[in-house]
Amino acid sequence: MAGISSSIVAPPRYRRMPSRPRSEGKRAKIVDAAMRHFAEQGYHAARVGDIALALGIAKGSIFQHFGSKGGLFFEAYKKAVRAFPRYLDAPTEVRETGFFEVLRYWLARTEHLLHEDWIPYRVSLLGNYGTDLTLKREINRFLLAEDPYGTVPFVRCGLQRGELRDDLDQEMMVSILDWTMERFQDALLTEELDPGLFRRHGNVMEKKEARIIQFLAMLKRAIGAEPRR
Amino acid sequence: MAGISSSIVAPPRYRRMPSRPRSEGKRAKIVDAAMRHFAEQGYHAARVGDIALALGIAKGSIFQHFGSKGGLFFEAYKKAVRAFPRYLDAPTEVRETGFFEVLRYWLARTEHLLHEDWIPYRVSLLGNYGTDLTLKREINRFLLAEDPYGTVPFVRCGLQRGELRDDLDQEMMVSILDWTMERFQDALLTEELDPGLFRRHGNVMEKKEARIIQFLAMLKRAIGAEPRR
DNA sequence: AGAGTTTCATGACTTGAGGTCAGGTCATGG
DNA sequence: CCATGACCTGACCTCAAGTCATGAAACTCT
Repeated sequence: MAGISSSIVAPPRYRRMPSRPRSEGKRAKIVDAAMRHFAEQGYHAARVGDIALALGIAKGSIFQHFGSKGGLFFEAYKKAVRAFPRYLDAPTEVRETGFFEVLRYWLARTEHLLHEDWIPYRVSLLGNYGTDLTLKREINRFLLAEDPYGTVPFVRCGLQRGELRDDLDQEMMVSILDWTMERFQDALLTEELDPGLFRRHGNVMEKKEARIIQFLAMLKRAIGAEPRR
Repeated sequence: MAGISSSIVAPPRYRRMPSRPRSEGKRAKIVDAAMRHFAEQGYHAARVGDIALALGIAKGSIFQHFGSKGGLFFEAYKKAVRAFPRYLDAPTEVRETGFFEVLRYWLARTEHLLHEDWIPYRVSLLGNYGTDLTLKREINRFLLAEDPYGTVPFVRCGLQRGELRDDLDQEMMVSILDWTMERFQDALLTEELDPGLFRRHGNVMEKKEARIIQFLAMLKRAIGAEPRR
């Protein structure tokens, strides 16, 4: 990366260009192409030059718009993540069956969503694990500010319905939910990140459904309200 | 990175050199220097040339030993992770007070361990979040094969003592424990990865102890055996 | 001990990707 | 019709990963 280099941890600026009037469409096209390239090649293997080539524009143009490869990726990441559904986007009839049923609904669907549109998923995976800590920091700031999966309102909703414990900090529950759901989904979906859950003993697919049930049961005990007796 | 380049996801080999007799000491020295450099600069900002310079050897020598920057980092990562204590390394008197007390013991200690020896921690952080997916895959394979924190025997021990539910798959509990402990420790320790747990509402330090207690209580409900009534 | 063989070290060199910039183009408005 | 400035361009620069021919050092075998 460019610039100031070594002050212990180099802090490159992902400079935000002021959005000029006529270039919005072009920016969007670049970001789309970038998403495809990053998804297919990975962050490092993707070449800015290739992206420009594929679009029939000059490489310099991309840098003019996004400042750096990292800046371009950050935009692609944001777009990818914003394309995902939020928890409370589940159909009403599912939502009415309760907090944990919503979770089950999305877990059962992740695979389907992935095959339908794998590019955003792959890009978000890169953002979570495959770039560098400086970018990751920026990404976490973004996730915190935007809550793109709507975890906070989802948890708030669960609290209001009395389905979640009221003796835990809301942030704690949000964090736990974010962490475990993310990792569980990654384990369900990816080969790179599978931390053993589906491979430790070689049983790959057949137990998936059972795992989801177990996982949800655990989560329910962890943060669910005590059932009345 | 070198080589074959683009088949959807480039699969570079982190070739393992057969360990030659007389070079072991040198390899170790290189790995140590690499750990320092990676920890201080990050994966990308660290220069193989600098590492060589710091050691007073030629850059080519490093490539002869480790094949690539990625290969070198992988060795550094393994060394870093192997330097961490295993769950069951807790003092006997702590171990005797039970499974969840061991967890509390280590959580209360992480900060201290970090300040005492931050380099391995930083390198492991890079391996978990800051390189690329190809390397991450290799890393996960390693973690799975070596179980460097000793989570598997720790959980087995907890099961034998009847402190953990016996109706859950052992692998499931191991995975949950690995995931949540890792993220929780990262949240406790790092600024880059802070997923909001300690910042969402601005309270930074004072609640840390309380968080640990809450976290453990949650974990206990999730995977702990039902208390007898 | 000395020739032959293997192992290891070296640093100049190649490659190739990110990033820059002086200049050109084109749309707009006066 | 010219002035302005946003936008585009691609040759060029920088710099770090990775290569390799060369040679020294260590080891082996007769």
